[in-house]
Amino acid sequence: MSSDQSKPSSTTEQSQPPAIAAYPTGHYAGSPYPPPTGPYPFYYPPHPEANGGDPNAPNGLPPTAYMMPFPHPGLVYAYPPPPPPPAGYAFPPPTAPAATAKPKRKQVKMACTNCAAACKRCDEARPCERCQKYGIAESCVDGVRKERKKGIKRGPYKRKNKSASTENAPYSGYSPSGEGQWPPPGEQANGGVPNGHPTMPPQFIPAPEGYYPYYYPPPPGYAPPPPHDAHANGSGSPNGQPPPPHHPYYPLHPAYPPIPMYPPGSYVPMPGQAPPGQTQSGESAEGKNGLPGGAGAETGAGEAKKKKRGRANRRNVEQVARDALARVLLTHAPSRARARSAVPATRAFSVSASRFGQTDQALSAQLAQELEYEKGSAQPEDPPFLKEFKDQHAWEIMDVAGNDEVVFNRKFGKENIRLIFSIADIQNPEESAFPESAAEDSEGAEDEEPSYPLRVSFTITKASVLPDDASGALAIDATAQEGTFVLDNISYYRDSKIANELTADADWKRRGLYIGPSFDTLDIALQDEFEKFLQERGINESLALFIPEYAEYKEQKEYTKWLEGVKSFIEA
DNA sequence: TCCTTCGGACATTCAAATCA
DNA sequence: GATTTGAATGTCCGAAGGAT
Repeated sequence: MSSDQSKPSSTTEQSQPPAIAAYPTGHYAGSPYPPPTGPYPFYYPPHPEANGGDPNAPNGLPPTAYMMPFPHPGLVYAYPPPPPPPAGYAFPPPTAPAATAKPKRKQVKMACTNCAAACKRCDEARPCERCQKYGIAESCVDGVRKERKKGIKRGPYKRKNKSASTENAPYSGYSPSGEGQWPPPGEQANGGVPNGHPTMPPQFIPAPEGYYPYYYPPPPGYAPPPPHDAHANGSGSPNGQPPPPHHPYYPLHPAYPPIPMYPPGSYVPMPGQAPPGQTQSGESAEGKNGLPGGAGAETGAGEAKKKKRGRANRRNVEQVARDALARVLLTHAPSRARARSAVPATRAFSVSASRFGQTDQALSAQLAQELEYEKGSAQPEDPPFLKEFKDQHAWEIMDVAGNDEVVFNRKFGKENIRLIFSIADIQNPEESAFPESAAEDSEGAEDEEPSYPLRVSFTITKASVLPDDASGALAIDATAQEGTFVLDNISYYRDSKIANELTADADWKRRGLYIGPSFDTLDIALQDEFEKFLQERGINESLALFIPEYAEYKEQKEYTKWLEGVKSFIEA
């Protein structure tokens, strides 16, 4: 289907005609409906408020009587056909459309996140009707369409056999949708006018082309992919190819990871552990579907259902997180829970019983081999870049072995500047701020070290003389990549404690506070001044270059330690 | 009866292939 | 450059089943 064919249909169907009073019965040869004035099909849509006002309710009230003007010739309303007219109707009933041509489903260009999560009908308005009905209007926002993958090789272009179609169908009146054609008068499915009835308008007959199943044998050595969330990529692969792995997409803001909300006083769960109020599968306490007080039902159906539910739950968590994160200060900038959440966790393991300890030796040997390799390529304890950085005595590095977060501190006048980043960003590089294509365009891009954005959170506080003389704090979210800091936003907190504390309690408090405008929406002159302000404090190019390098260095160290730890555990 | 879940059909988008 | 194709991606219908 071409875009030229699809676009007009969407625009014409989006504006529903207003409801008009039903025609009185008996005016049209006993039929409540007027005779058609143009080609079939024509449909009478249900009243918008049918089904109790929820257009999605499958078992709501039956549609009430609703009439509308006839569409222009060739237009199709996306509603079911009317009941067959009673006997005596002056015009023969439209056979082909009612029986074979299903009305085209109307679809909004972009459903809101709530409707998309619930797989329910949305509308163009924001908040949409459904969100208004469920009292979640404030979270009714457009979703973000995933960018289409580029550079995908297409198969051989199969030109349609024009001559064949014209031979078989001398009348080439294809329908506006391109999916069928209007046959010439006299060659219609209803057989034309066998008994003197007035000539019928042209009938819609589906085009001869269609989808023909074709089985592509798997290549030698092909193993079926691990269970996959088919719904996340539409309905699987129409071409029979194994669908690509689904990566969660967080469109809100690169600096705002999808971490769930925790009430004050609660603990922040570790990766893989269910947060308070949620099940292990990530079910939101707010209710399934992201609806307040939703009575979620654990159906306990098959594995496929569970997978599907997993996706829905993940969406719910993402939605909750988005709402929360629109206000969150990222003091724990690269949150461990968030970073790890992006790691695909689907891998097929056999759980069949075997002799205890059978694989220990092999695993231990593999670990030893990996450890040897890592130690061979390990940097010295104080590599030159680190030594050089330390010699400047500008920043104090607070690096605790075993933690994936690193803190840098420095004093600048009466200011205390703290910087936090996490090595988890290396393991889970997010989409680069610089598109892949741009990198590929430059010559020799393949030889360069892969660049990844590393999120960094700065907090600047001022020492107060009096305890209650709190001058507040600035919290800056930024991304370090390729020697620059890309600033996301600058928050201001009246209470510097709120900005500094790394507790769940403080985190909770921060979430209700205004995080400041997105940096790139600020006036250019203001942006310049902020950049100068940070440059003066040593937040500059050299720091932006050093942080990724240090992160890599630390990651290497931590990985080596991890290998040692796991190896000793296996061998114990 | 209402509501949620979710499989899968259907619609839309848009990059690649091909045509003119 | 325009047109066509078709895979990727998104929307949402409607059956099933749990909650009230």
